[in-house]
Amino acid sequence: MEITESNTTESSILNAAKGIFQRKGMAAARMQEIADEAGINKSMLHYYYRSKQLLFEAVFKSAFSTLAPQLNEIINADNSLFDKIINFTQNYITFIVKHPYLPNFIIQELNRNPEFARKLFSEKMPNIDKFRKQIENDVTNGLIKPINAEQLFINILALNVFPFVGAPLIKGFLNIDDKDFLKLMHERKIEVSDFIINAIKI
Amino acid sequence: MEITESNTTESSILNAAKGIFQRKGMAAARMQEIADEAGINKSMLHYYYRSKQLLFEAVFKSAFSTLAPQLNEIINADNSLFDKIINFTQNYITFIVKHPYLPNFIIQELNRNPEFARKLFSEKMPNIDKFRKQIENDVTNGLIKPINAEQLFINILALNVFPFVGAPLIKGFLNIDDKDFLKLMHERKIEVSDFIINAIKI
DNA sequence: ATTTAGTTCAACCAAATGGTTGACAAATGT
DNA sequence: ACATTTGTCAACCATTTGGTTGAACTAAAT
Repeated sequence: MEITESNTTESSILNAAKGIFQRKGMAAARMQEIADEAGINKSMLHYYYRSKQLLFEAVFKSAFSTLAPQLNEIINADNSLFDKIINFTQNYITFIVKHPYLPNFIIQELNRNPEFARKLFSEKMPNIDKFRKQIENDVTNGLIKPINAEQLFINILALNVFPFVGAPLIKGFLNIDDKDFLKLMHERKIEVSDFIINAIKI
Repeated sequence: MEITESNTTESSILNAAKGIFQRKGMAAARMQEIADEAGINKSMLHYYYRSKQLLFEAVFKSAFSTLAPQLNEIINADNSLFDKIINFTQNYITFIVKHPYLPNFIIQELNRNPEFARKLFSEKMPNIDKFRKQIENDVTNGLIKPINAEQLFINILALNVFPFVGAPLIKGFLNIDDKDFLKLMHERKIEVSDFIINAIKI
């Protein structure tokens, strides 16, 4: 196997699979459709990835290993709480605007397959002790109102992740089109961190 | 057709379909599995609902018409903003704890089928003018900090809806089991409204 | 008692779908 | 040059899956 510029067929399969799986989910995705989008024969999918399940797992792991480190920033970065919130919000929204199907895809498949979810997290268990200590310290030092670290973590995640996962719901209720939605998301890069900081600062 | 206690077969089909569709989604759901769960022959599904698509739509509409009015409370209820936030948070979380698959199901299928989503909302278009006026008034009267009505609506939705949609992600990152998760959700009935009110009150 | 309409199911069916095979071409090593 | 490995595809295959059919059974209506 040449390491030069990794097999072009294999990578075009993976790219096509990413597109289809992330838009349609495992169950609704069709191997033929992936082959068509990759511009190759269906046999090639099996030649490189053996089965639909394995191809799916390759796509899922790639997606998850892209998203997880971003969320880990909240609990593991070294900066102050407010900087952490400001940076995460800015970075995450910027990133997801470019990959709008990612969070929904991951959440969807984790919901469908709790086994897989548990296995995934047991391999490399995140640890929020550091984050919890930081919150407790800031509370003790009178920097922020008393709040549970878990609840704050959920709130940060919710305010940043939900708008993309629930996009159709939001577009429907606010009766806005894609362009206006995107504008709202750009505003949220500062809107959300302001909101969180206002909620907890003394 | 007797109106007495609405056909027991038909309703047991609908109940089984709700369970399967909401847990697995349209694509992964199997007609045979629904029939098994309903304890009847597969032909009965088609006898009462013609096709998988129509059965799915019956389930989806039932789910959506349960959830939508709750969200409408935010934009249409008559009470003050703070009361609105307190009531909605309390009611919504209490309700969803009893129907944990609902929000994910609806969001999932809206994402998969943007056509359907657009049609759904064009039938009975929600209108946030009233809510927008309320926010603008409260801002003018110095009750709350300046904030865009759309952004506040998204934030309220996010903080309440996301934890259930993203449950596996949260359980994974916080490394907690179902029992602890449920405890966190119960705490959120007051936690979330406090958080929102703190974020916007002057 | 007989018709009629509604209900239920076992057995089928056609299409779709994930996966396999075998032949063949294109590199790659010797 | 030759042999071996690797890549590619058209044609198949087995199974699953949504959907149909026709016969039997029930219960009310005539």
